[in-house]
Amino acid sequence: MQKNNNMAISDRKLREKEDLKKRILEAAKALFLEKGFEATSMRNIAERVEFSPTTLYLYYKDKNDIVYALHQEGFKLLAQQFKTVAGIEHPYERMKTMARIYLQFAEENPDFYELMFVRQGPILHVQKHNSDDWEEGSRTYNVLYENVIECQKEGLFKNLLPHNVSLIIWSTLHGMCTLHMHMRLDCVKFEDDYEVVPEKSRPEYIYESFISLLERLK
Amino acid sequence: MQKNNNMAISDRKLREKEDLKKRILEAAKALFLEKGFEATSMRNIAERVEFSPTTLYLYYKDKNDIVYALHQEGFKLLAQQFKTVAGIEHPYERMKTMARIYLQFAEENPDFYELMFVRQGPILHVQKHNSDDWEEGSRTYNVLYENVIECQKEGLFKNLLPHNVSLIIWSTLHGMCTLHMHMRLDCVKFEDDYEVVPEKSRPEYIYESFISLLERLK
DNA sequence: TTTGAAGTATTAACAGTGTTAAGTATCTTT
DNA sequence: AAAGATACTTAACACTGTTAATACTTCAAA
Repeated sequence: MQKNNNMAISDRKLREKEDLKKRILEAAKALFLEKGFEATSMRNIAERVEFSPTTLYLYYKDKNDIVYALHQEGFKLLAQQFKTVAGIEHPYERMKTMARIYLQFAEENPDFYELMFVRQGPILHVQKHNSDDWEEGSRTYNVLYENVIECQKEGLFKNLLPHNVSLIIWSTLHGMCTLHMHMRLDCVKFEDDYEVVPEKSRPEYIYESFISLLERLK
Repeated sequence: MQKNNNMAISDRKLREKEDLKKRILEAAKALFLEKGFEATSMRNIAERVEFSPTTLYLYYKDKNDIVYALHQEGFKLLAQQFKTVAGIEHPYERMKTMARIYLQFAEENPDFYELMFVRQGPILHVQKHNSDDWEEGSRTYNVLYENVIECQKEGLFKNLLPHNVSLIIWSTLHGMCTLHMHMRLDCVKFEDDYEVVPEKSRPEYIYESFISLLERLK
């Protein structure tokens, strides 16, 4: 009886601890999406969960620890978006849809994207704790790789190594996303712009360019 | 006589002022290359030129102003590397060499590359002062674009819009550079790695992948 | 029931950041 | 010699991430 009671209580404590840990992450995420990465500080997060700044350090080792957890959230979100493509039977069509989802994700969640694929914070955390295996990234890459393999079974991407194709596709998508996000595309002015197509939005233009690459690789 | 003397003195003063401005930039560059971007502060730079931190603000509006000047230095360096390709007559060979130089530049000067194509500091400076025309980037892009046009005159890159090809090439190179720099490639572990080629270094592997893309676009 | 030990949260502080306002020399001009 | 411009510095503001020391609460054993 006594024991059961104790266990119940310590269970509740554990639950409450987990709960606060989650609330800290939620607060961090909210601030992050409101004001961007650079602008959210430990003190900001602490204020929002109504605890002292130092309390956060009882739940997360340091800021990178929070940043890593957020980066994981980002991957969960991306995986969720990717779920719908499982129904597409032909690997090439699936590839095209995955590309569209990837580009759209970056467009709609630039701060998450930055954390997942650009910032060094999360990757430093990986190197300190997981002995150089970036699970989230590896999983995502392998989804792409498997898809390339399937395409090759259908006779596509002939005479190319699958890792080669995967690297090209990922790099191109990543390059397009980041050049766009970091405003390196809109600030470029063409000397000779007779073929400008102003009715197309930048993301549409990017997607079409990528598709024309894919068609060529095919 | 008096006037000449005065002019000479004020000339010297002006020269000294310009000189200090340059010395500040040199100090910034040195620190930047030694310790990286994140780790160099205004106070660091000031200490190195042996002036008070606030003096820097008499020569540069703010830190972004210095960062923008450094970003320009980076472009000068890249342009210098590119100079050698002018002698290559065939546009496709020229393109391949340009790609190699671009990748090598990013590999050897990751901090400069970051400033030129990733960080938002310099581009913010552009938006505040130059009404959205990123000269350095525009010039670099147009070099690529002109090269694509020349290739098409030789019958290459058929049925593709030149801006499309340019975007694909730049994005792929940029994506490869940044994924590598930001350690997103080395931390990925393959589930199925029967075709791993360990005797090749990452930069070599990247270059070869890019060339196989180019051959396919051709 | 008291005592001591965990566990949890806080205050104060450190060492740093970019940046500005105010003050101080020095040198030029009237 | 007095007034003014120029060049520079000191002091300060409002932040940042993070740690050490301290308090408060809860709980188990003596």
